[in-house]
Amino acid sequence: MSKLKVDIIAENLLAIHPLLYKSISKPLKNKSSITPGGMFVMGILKRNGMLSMSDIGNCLSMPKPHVTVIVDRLIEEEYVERQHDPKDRRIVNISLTAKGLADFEEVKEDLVINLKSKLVMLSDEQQEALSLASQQMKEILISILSIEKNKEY
Amino acid sequence: MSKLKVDIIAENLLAIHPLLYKSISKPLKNKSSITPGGMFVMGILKRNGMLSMSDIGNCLSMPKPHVTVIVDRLIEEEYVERQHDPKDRRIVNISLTAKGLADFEEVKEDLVINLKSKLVMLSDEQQEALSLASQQMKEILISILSIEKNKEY
DNA sequence: TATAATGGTTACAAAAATATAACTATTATT
DNA sequence: AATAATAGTTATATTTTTGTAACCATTATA
Repeated sequence: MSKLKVDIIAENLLAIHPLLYKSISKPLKNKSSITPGGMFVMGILKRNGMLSMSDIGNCLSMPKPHVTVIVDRLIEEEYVERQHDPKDRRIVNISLTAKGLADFEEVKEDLVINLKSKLVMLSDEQQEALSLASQQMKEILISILSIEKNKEY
Repeated sequence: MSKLKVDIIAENLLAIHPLLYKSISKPLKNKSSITPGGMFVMGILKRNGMLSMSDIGNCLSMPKPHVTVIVDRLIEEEYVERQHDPKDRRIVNISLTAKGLADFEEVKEDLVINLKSKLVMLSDEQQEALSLASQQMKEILISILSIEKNKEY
């Protein structure tokens, strides 16, 4: 791989990161009681279905006590629920509730509304390009970044 | 614009956000004394050159007192410097120092090294696709998300 | 010149993220 | 059966982020 290519990718990711932080994490708090961390947890639960506490920590690189705190809050608000794994009773599996899914979708809708007001500035071609580029980035990033169960927390 | 397209974009951004958070913000702290906020500030300073305190706050949707705190820390570590605007002495302009630029690049290098170890799992075509997709995403997101001086902080 | 507006800082408080150590319960290993 | 390893929680402390109100200095306005 050329040094140039990976450098370009790194620079792009570094530039994209604060933009997403600004347009996703920040507006989120004004509209709901879900914290960014809680949103991350709900997001991976939506994409992956039921996950253990450790899985969540590994997916998001969060220390386990932090996962506990976040999940505790999500449970208080009835966004997720705990289920002991019948095969290994040490494991606690977390899954989205119907309410959690609904409110997650609602937050996503807010993002959609916000995005819509910005996307009108783009041509049809640019919108299509953003759609395709984000799709590709998502798929590739998920494939290389999301599954990492080797780290210890 | 079709509802479908903006929905896809929103979902992709929501999925990409935690991945970047995990692979950029988190490893950052292990390697340097720069906080995520400080990294964001240095990033926009590198891309935009000299910026006023308010500009920084607007670019990153940060309240001004928070910008002051972050810039104070960056100044302590000699990563940025203050300069009073001679035309309007209320304005304080912030710019990267040579040390700041060097350490920012070093953090970026860490990301590059980390990315490299992941990218080997991808085919040449996929690497090229990620490079192009991230470039497109960066440019489009910057064009629609980055300049927003209307908000009050 | 008096007043308002702007850019920024200071002081303070609260929420969230992060990290570590000690602990319980359960399962695996010897 | 005793011990070690694993999954998760509890407790605690620190750092970072976020928000608000009061304030100073400078510039613009009336």
